[in-house]
Amino acid sequence: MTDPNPMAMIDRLARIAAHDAHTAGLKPVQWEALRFLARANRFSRTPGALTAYLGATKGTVSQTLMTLERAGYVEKSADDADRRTVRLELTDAGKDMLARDGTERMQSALKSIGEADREALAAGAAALLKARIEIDGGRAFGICRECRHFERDAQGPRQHFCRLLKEPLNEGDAANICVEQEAA
Amino acid sequence: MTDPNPMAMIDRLARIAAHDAHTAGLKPVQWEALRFLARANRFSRTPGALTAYLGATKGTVSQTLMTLERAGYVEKSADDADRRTVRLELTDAGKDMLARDGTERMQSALKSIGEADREALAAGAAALLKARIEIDGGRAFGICRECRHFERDAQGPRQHFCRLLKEPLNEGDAANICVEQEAA
DNA sequence: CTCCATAAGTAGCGAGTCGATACCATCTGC
DNA sequence: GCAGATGGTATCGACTCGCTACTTATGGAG
Repeated sequence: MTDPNPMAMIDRLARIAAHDAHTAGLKPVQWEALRFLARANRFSRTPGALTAYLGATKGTVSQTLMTLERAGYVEKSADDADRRTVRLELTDAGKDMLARDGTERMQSALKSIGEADREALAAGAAALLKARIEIDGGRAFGICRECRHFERDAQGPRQHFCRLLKEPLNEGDAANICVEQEAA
Repeated sequence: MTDPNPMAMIDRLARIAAHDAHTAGLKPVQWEALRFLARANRFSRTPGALTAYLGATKGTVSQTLMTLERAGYVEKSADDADRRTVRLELTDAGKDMLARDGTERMQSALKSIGEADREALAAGAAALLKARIEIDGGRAFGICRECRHFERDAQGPRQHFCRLLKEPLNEGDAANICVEQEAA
């Protein structure tokens, strides 16, 4: 049963997930964009970061965001510091939508396999993803708190700090993923 | 680093693989179709089986196959027994193409993670895929040899037999995947 | 033996992906 | 203070993907 090449199974799983996504009313990329926006810290909620995360081209991401904005799931606003960059924010409708993302079947499948298999899958996938990102010289989008630029309690209890962006970070920021993240 | 939900990483890996596929000259589905045709036994090389494997709709698969046929990678022929079904075969050009499928980077990433992670990933992915297919009542597309309809050496040494389709099977058939496969 | 439900495929539509190219603003380094 | 890099958008063409509608073939029930 175990295929010699894990990628065949990964592709197949992703295909099934994509099918679920379609059924739930949006295209797969649109769901991924919504999920990214929900998990990314404020520095990373931009078209550029999303582009890096998805590994797509700027044009495609721009289109996708236009669609999501028209549908009322995402709001754009200008950045004060750099007027080229666009800030993205999930609307309430977008958050509601995310709660109905149609992943129930996959979640129950995940629940039904044992803790051991689930752990193994997560560890293996993490390792492969990390290795591949390293080969590409891409960005890992790891958790802010685990970054080498992260300075815990720099400005008081739970007042952390990003040495790279020179910005204060609260607990929420620290738990989110970030474009700039580099493993400690 | 390890995400609480493995599906996020699986989706991301699949997205990277899809990007590779694009770069290599065909669309992701087209590569998957080619790979399927290379691995499927003769009973399973039909549009219908491919549809079940991909989890897509008949229409989409029909289009994909038309594209591949126009490009000269796949040949269609009529089935004598059931004149509704179309038999699919990879052409030599199709096989050549498969050898240049652009998975090198992913393969080296796979190689660079340890044997342990690779095993873990394969085992976990297999378990999840199996669980999900069970929930959906779908088809596993397992290896012929591991099927409950498979009868080893039924008609002499290495002359196996499929009790479901009532057809003889050679060693090659037995190693391929099959639409009808059900775990022993 | 005929009727008809079912199965295998195809045809065409609409929304959207995706890569590519071209383009416009705005920053930043020298 | 200007050249080049950076962040986004616009548009195009080929294709995916779900959908509905259709055709042809099969096989079971009366």
